Amino acid sequence: MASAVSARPPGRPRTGVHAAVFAATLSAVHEFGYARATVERIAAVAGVAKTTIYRRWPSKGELIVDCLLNAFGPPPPLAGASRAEIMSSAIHWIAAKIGEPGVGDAFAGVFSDAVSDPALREILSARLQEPYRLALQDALGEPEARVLLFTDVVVGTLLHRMGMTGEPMADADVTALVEMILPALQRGSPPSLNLGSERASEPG
Amino acid sequence: MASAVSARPPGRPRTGVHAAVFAATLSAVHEFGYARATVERIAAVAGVAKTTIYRRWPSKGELIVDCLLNAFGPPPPLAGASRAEIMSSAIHWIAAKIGEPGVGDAFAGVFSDAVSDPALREILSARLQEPYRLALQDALGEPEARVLLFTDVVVGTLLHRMGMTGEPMADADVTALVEMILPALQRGSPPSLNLGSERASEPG
DNA sequence: TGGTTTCGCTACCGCGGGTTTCGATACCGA
DNA sequence: TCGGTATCGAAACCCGCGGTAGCGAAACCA
Repeated sequence: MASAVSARPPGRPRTGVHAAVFAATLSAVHEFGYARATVERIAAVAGVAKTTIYRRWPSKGELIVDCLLNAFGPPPPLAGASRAEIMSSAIHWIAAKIGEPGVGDAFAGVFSDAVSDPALREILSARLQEPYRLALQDALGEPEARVLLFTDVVVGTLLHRMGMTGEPMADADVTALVEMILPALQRGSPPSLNLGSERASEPG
Repeated sequence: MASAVSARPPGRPRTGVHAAVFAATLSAVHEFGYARATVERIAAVAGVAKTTIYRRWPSKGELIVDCLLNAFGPPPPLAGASRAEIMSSAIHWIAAKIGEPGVGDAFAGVFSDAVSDPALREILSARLQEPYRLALQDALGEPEARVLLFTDVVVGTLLHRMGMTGEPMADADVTALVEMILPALQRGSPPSLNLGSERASEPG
């Protein structure tokens, strides 16, 4: 009916700026640290005015969350022959992501901001943590409470190490962390108790 | 020789204010959250001027660290018939401390500040973490690297839970965390390998 | 060329960490 | 009772940062 429904809207088109700002955010956080990674500095690194950033993101916290979402990407396939392999690959995956330059600092920084900011905490939980948590619940056939505990252990450990030493956790320690968690996964809920999941794993 | 070596110095004596400020700090953090627990607010709750606080502590971060040191107290005896019992009681002890009103928020807050502040990170590590780490190393006869990993896992998990939910970890989850860590402690370094510790534990 | 929208720039506000100044106050010794 | 000394509280202040408002310039379309 309406011939020009999807025509370009009038006026000056918005410049594609998300990618540059995301890269600038990680770069600034990596170079200056989270506290000194001012929105003004991020804008400068991105070659953009501060007001342009605030036209797209309502607050620094939401900018960081969006940036982390972009850095993490969608939940990975979570393929694996066994639940142990799924869990192991998931831990190594998140450890590698947090180890990328700027990502761990940004994660720890926004996490700490969220401690005193319930609204930001809600955003962080809903947009950043929940998708991965649901994917993990589905892949493992574990109840929410247990996946939440595993998440606390894995992410908390990685961020604590990052926060105390300033550097991401070494591979050897990540492996030690995996070996600490896997037995608990095996001991916890036997695979035969997968009720409600369409992916009935092998009982043997 | 000098008769009045320890005589009171001249001038108006300093008012004993540490206890009141520590209590006011935890109270303010508990009531307003870490970000809104302004030094001015803490001073007001303590019934003290802001300048008085800055005469005793050089920065908000050091005030918080001192306050946490006061709240934690010296490392507990760490008594226990076995290494498993020592580790278990240590985990429950730190979980209970972090669960006290204001303590967990203050800990998470100063930890997050430390992410971008190497000087504060150094203070946090040297004054708050190292004493307990050394006590644990001695009591368990474990090498530093392993105790550091255990610390990351335990404290990181507790703070992550606190940061994401706003409330301390429930006892049931603390117990689950203990049961996740104890087997790793047993599997790790056999007790007979206690070299260099004057507390040679029973080899059987 | 005019209409529309976004851009960059600058100025601005509020707030919090931290400093400075100054008069008031509490102690001591004479 | 009177200095000397050191601390206290109150207020003003500086600075940086998150966030907003206003405005002219730029980029697109018709």
